[in-house]
Amino acid sequence: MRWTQTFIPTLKETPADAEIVSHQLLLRAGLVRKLTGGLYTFLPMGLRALTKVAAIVREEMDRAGAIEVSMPLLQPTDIWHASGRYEAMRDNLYKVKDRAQKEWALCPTAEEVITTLAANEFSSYKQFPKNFYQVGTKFRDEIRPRFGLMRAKEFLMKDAYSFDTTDAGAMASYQKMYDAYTRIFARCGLRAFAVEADTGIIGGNHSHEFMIPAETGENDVVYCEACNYAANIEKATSGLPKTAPRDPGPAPEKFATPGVVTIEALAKDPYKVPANRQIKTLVFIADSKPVLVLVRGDDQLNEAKFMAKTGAIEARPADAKNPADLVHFTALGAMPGSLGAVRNVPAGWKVLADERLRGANGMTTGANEDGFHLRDVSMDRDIRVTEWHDLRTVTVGEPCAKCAKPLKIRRAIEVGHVFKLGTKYSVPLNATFLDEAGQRAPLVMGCYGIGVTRTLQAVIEQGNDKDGIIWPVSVAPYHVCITPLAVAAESPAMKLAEQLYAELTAAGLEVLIDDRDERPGVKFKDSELVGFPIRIGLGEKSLAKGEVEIKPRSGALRSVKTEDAAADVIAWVKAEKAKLA
RNA sequence: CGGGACGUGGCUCAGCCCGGUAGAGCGCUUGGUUUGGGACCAAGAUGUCGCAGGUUCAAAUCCUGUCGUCCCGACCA
Repeated sequence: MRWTQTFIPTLKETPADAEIVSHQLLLRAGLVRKLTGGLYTFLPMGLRALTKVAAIVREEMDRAGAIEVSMPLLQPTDIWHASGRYEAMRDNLYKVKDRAQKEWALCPTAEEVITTLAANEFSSYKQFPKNFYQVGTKFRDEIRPRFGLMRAKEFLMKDAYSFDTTDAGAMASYQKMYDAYTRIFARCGLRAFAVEADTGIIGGNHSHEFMIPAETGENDVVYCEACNYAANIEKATSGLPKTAPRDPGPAPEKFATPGVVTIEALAKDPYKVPANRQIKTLVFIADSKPVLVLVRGDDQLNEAKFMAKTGAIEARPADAKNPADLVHFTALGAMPGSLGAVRNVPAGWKVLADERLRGANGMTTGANEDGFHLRDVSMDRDIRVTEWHDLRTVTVGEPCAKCAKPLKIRRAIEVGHVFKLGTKYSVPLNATFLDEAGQRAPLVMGCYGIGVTRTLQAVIEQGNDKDGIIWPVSVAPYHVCITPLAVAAESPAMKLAEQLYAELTAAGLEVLIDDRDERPGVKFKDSELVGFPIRIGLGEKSLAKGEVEIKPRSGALRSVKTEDAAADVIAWVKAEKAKLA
């Protein structure tokens, strides 16, 4: 390909509406252009790189025994009602109406569709295991699209769905995908790692996310360098001890705390109740019902854990400024800051408490009377806890639950997620089989996603310098950029460029000739901005010596005899590919 | 959905506070000089100042609304 015959609109200046480096480079290197927020047109270089990522994904899916299919992007909403996810997806699901006012969903994921297929097509245990995948567009009505391709309304995703007859079989399918994912990200040149994860709206009971470390990521990952424990902060636990017991007082004692509505204020003079001897009482509205949540004063409630443990579809903190919520505070008898679970808790309310409070005594909490707190509160004696759960958020430095070494926390980009689903979809959508005894049973499923567009941007986020993108050869739009400094057809540089192009292309390399009539500086800058892994420079000075200049994007420039150039570059690309095999 | 910032040639931005003839750099066109790291000189083209109202003799500038973009948050009592 010639530069003048394709379309690579590079930008000298950084676009104002791109915040993170990978987003800036997507635009500057002419890979994509924004149509509107969260929607992007892929230009030739971007599309080529995206196609490379997708090809790696397909090769590894095929190698792992998955079968490629293609499902409709337009889905009938009745299967979403059947699975119970129509409500659970809430506004994330794009809905469209046809001429008859029938409602359809734009595919955000395809568990319902593939499970419907399985329900119709399978009947015997002899047909399993099966794993179907597709690489296709997904639509999600994101609350806030951001960072270019990282969180878009429309994106390319690989989704796979496994069907097994037993739990052990499903675990084996899960492990195959886990291993395939590890290979996929390695082949894309990414330093990815797997972490234990919350299953969220997809469901199931076991899952891992594949993360790329990056300060610009939207996830916090808790990890232990000593024993390799790693988990999303939404799921992570630590080996922190329970609250130390004290001599229990005879009974809770009320004391006046006028104007004290924060943990911090109660910890100061004249009260001096340390945060770790306080009980923080939160009111949440979970699926329209009020719930009291208790965590220690120095702990933070982890809302993802709260959602997971309660199974709530929607939950939010109650807001005293919201008239509809105010009744709940009125029922308790106090406003935020003076809340507690010792007295006045309405009979029907659930009271969830964090495990760290189990058995705690000598605690201080709100009296459910504005301006008063209670001291000498015992969890067991004084509070009716309906459910105990791990509800707190792990913080940096806490001891690892496995090996007691201090935990660390880092930001990361989630590029893949594997789930063991169990029968969450097969039961409601009636995907069953007959076992060897002729008994009907639901299929055991797993599902596995990779954000292909997000992975592409993660490659850029991880591979760049001040001059532009540094592609791994496996994902680069072209392997080689040939840069003749004279472009007239009869010039020696151009003739040599064409000769090298023919030789490299014949060897299977993907080559771009920068045939633009531009000054050398412009061409060098652009080739580095777009990030081709290796460049061959053809200028008068070196040609006069019978040499060409070879410049790997992230290596030193070297001069090579003209007749050796093709072999040199072919060997270099082959070696780079081998590193990513 | 809440908070914040911003919408001025293709791009990056100034001008706005203090109302009075719309600017710069880059890019683009033409000519010339250049030609190994984003050239130089000259001449040019390109703007409903996001949109709609309002105030005013007069609005890019002040006011209101609206649309769009970006950032933070969706949470702790």
